[in-house]
Amino acid sequence: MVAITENFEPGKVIVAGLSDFDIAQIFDCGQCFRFDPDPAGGISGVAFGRWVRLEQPRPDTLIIYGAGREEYERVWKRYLSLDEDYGAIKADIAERFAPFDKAGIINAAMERGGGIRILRQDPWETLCSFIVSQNNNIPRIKKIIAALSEEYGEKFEYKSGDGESKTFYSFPTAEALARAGEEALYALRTGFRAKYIYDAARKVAEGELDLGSIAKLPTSEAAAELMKIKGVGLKVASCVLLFGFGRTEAFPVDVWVRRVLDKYYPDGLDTTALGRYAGIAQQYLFYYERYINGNR
DNA sequence: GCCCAGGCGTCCC
DNA sequence: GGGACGCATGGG
Repeated sequence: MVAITENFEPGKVIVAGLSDFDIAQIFDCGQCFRFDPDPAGGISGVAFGRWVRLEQPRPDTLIIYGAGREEYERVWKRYLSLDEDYGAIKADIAERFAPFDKAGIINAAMERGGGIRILRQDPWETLCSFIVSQNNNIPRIKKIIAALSEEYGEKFEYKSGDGESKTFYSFPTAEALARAGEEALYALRTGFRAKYIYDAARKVAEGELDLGSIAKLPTSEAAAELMKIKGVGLKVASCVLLFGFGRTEAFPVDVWVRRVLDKYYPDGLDTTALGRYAGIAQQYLFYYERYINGNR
C-alpha cells in the first residue's frame, strides 16, 4: 500500500496508511551509516544535507520532524522509498524464489525483516560509505563517516519552533575530500582505505568519473565503471548501485550473504534469475542471517 | 589478548 | 580464473 499523507504542519510531516515500513529495521540493517536513535525519541540523522528526526508511533504512521510538506514530497518520500509498493515487491520476490527455496527461507526472512525498505541515498556518499565499510565493523564505519563529515562537510544548525536544536554536518563533496588529500584522510583513522577514498574523490572531482552518467548506464556497465576506482570491487559496487543508485536488481554478496547461500541454498541459487528486486531480497536475507540468526 | 569486521589488491599458480 | 595473504584499526 502506497503511503497516504494526511497531515502536514510547518517543520513536521505526518505520513499515515503505511505498511511494510519500520524505521528501526530500515536504519539498522547495514545500508545507512548516518542515522541513530535520538534522545528525543525515534531515529535521527542526515541525508542530502538535511537533518530529520523520524518517529513511528504506530506501525502505519510515520512522523518526520524537521521537514515540511514540500521537502517531504521532493526529498524524503523518495529517500525512504515511500513511493514503492513493497507488498507487490514481496510477492514478486516470493514467486521468483519459489523454484530454489523449498524450505521457505525467503518467506521467513521477509516476515522478520518485513519493515525494511531500500533507501535511495546520495550516490557519492554511498560510494564513500561502502569503500569505508570493507573489512570493517558497523560502529566503526559510522565513526569514520561522522569524522569525515565533521572535518570536511558543511556545518548546519537546525532549530525547530518548539526549541529542538541540532548541529549537524553534511557529507563532504568529492571536491572537499580531494582537496583534503590522502594523508589527511589517513589521519582520520581510515587506515588502508584512505588511498581508496582519495582515489574516488579525485576521480569524481576531476570529472574522470561522472556519477550522473553512471546513473544512466545498464547495471553491469555501471558496476564496471565504479570498479575503476581503487578499492571498489564487485561487492562495494553492488552496494553503491543498490543503496545509492536505486538499482534494486543489484545483489551484493558479502560474508553474511555468502553464508546464507551456502547454508540455505546448497544446491545453488541463481542470483541472476531473481528479477528486478533481487537486491531487496538480498537485504531481507542479510538482515535475517545477521540480526536474527547471527549474534551480531 | 584474541578474533573478526557488509573486501580488495597483489601475488602465485 | 581461483586460492592464499596482508592490510589499519578498533569493537566485542
